[in-house]
Amino acid sequence: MARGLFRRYGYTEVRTPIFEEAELFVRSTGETSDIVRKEMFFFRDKGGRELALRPEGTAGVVRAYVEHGMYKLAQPVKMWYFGPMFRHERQQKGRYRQHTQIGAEVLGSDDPLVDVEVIALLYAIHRSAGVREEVIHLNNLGDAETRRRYIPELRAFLERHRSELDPDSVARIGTNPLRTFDSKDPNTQAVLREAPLIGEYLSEEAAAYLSAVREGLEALGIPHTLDERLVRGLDYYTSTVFEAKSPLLGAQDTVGAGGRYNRLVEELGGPDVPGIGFGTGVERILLAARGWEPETSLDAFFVTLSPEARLPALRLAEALRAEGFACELDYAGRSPKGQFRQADRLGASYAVVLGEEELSGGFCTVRDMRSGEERRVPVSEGPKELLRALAR
RNA sequence: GUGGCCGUAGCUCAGUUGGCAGAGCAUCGGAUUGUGGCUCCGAAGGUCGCGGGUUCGAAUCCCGUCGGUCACCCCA
Repeated sequence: MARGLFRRYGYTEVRTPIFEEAELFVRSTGETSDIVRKEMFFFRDKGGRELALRPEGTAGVVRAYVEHGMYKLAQPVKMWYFGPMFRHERQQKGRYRQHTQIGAEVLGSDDPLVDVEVIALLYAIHRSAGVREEVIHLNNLGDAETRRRYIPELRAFLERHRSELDPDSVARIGTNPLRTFDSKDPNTQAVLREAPLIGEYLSEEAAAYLSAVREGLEALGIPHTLDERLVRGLDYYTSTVFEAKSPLLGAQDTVGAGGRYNRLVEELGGPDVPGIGFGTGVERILLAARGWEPETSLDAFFVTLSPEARLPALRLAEALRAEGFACELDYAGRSPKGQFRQADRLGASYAVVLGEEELSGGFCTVRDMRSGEERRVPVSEGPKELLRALAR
């Protein structure tokens, strides 16, 4: 499903290792991030190398980009991936120690329309998987100049209200004041309603970039909202950030999220190349997509009344399956009555009965499970007659 | 990493002051020698999460441990 979408958007699949040097994730995600501090599955191999199960997908893709010199290709390079991610943490609804992410990364362009495309792709994946009522929350964390002006203001504000904040938020004043916006503490939230917002401090370039992205989303009719309190827990984000939220999810309401990381390639040893990407959780998509049941329909259930009938029944079932019909047989040694019950339970359209009479007469009895009507269908020449009977 | 709740039959759960391990649903069979749904009758199914301890006796009390779940932190 997602594979087809990626093809249409021009992304090629990459497969990166499930575990890598721990240092890669520390450098990319940030030493102070919780992912690194407490959520990595960490281990040493026999040579003493420090490895970690990947907690997210971007770092591996960027490493591959640098390592394989993909910056020498025509830019941008558009890639996608699919696979398991690991976080060592207590689980709850919508959060697991191992989960599956679908992700995309675009490296080598800082065109705002790339941002729009990436968000549109995320939205399309969710739509086609059945996620409804989804809204894209959008923000811009600004460039270096923006932050140079904004962070001191925010920090000063938080200091003035230090006594009203929860302990976690107080601790962040020094390390990462932006993250105080993530607090769910009601008192902290109340204080932050008065806090200076980054929008007023955006540099001219950053502000223009943000409105270009918004115009693009507008043009595509993607429901979105500017959320100036949206910050992200990974340190590598710059400029555009976004989260796709669904009200159907509970405490973990983000289905997929991502943003720009214009400094990351260089930090991982490559040239100064901008990038953007998203990751989206398959398990959360399934939670947010309301039950679209596969509706298994069964065309025929074979009822065998004697052991001698089992092989002929199996042969007929195989022939019908080859023609595209869904067929089942009894493998539980049920009584005839039990086999009809099972046929009913499975929602079979027809029961095909094979017993002594049928075997010696060269026919089978086809029962319409809805009406109860029964007909004898000759099978001595093979399954052709039976096929016709079922296709009716 | 922090806190709450929960681990008993396939599923949902009862289980009294410690005294033979239960119900409903589901499964299988019978009532109907080869015919489903409804009804009735019956059968099968359990290391009571695991390991210690207390006791004549533990699903029940104590300690430990593992797992699940929800929330916090954080994140997909």
